[in-house]
Amino acid sequence: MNSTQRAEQEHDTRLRLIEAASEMFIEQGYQAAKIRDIVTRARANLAAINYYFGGKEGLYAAVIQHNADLAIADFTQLAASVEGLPPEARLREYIQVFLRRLLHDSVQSRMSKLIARESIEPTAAFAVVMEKFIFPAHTTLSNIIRGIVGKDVNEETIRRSSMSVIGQCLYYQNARRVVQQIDPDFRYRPEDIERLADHIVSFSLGGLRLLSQSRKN
Amino acid sequence: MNSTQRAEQEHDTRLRLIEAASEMFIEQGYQAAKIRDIVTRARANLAAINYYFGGKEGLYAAVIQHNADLAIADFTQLAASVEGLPPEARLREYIQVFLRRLLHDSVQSRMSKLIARESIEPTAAFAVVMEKFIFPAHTTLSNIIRGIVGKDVNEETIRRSSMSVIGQCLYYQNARRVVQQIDPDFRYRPEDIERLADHIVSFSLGGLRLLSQSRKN
DNA sequence: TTGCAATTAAAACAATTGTTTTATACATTT
DNA sequence: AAATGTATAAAACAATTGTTTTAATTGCAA
Repeated sequence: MNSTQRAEQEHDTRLRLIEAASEMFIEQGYQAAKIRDIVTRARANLAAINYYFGGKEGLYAAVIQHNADLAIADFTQLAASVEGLPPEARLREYIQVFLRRLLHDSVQSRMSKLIARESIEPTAAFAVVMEKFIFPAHTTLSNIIRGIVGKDVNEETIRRSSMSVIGQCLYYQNARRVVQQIDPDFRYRPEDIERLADHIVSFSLGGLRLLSQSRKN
Repeated sequence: MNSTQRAEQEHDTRLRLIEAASEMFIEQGYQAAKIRDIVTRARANLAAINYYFGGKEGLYAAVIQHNADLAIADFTQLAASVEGLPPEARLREYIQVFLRRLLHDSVQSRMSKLIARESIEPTAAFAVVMEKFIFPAHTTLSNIIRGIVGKDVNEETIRRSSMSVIGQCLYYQNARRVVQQIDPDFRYRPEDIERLADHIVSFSLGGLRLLSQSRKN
């Protein structure tokens, strides 16, 4: 085995552990996820967690770090994809892509679920997520919204509108069970998500137009 | 001690346990909340949990039941308070009262936090909450929205709009830490909540007006 | 008072769980 | 080939934690 193969092998179980732990932490939360279940799913030994991460907490930190890195890379694409479009089209594109990644099984979806848990019960890793992920996302959306409502709408209104858009989207992620009960036809299929995006875009554009008329600074 | 005093006393520690457990479950979740901490806070004995509730699970079920009962009573008032108002005023009143109870320390707030946890990680108690609490809340809001957009808007649009309104509100509850970072000026004081309600009302009315123009069935 | 039932208290139990230790295998280097 | 360092495996540990048991206490009734 040469050195590069060695390096791959070296990080192989480490990565398997992070992957397995990600799913367990997302499904069950930090406390409920048991390291014995994690190592079983990762086909690794119990001591590997201490060996690679120093303990369960270190493993969780690595899970956050890993998924945040992936999500940031993913998000950068999203920010780039809305460049050069007219204001309202940028909002449409942003919402569509955001919803698709949020509600499908993707790196965004996993990160969103971790954030949902962190929001309710923050750990030490939350600050990192906040700075590297949530804050840029809100900034991008705020810029889009400013392009729609115009420069003379005050910042507070823009911040609130940004949260109104995000809030509508996140509801379908955070309250998945509720949505499934209230609207059984909505099954989180691609076509469902497209229709939902259309609604949120229309609803939000309506809100923004009203605000840009009445709430000038 | 007569029989009524006895009955009160009988349920006294039981109630103290439920109260203490409510806060612990809300703060830390089911797994992380330890029954030894709960009985300490309730000034009761460890065995009391098994005696009154049969175990930790039974205690949790009682907590859900208790808070759901309180929240339902509270919500009934809200539903009644919007009666007899013109459509848009009903929406304004609904959002204002809903936000006030959601973001203040109240029975609604506690139930919302429990629901937030149940949404991410449902237990057996979720079905009860859903049927007795969430469903009626959505129905009431849908009726208000139907009054605004008119009868000839399809049901799907009304359902989605209802969720758009709720989603905007719940974001400030579920993502409290995020909100505090992005908008440090918003401190969940009564005056902050009033301003927020104004925004969500305007934003939503704008959305609804646009939908009622374009999306007739 | 005495007996009875309900409640509270204290201790013991048993299972779970994160951590640590010790041993083994494997590959690379000297 | 021997030595070294890395990775995996198995077992032991120690602390936590939900549950159960056994005793003591209290209020009420016979």
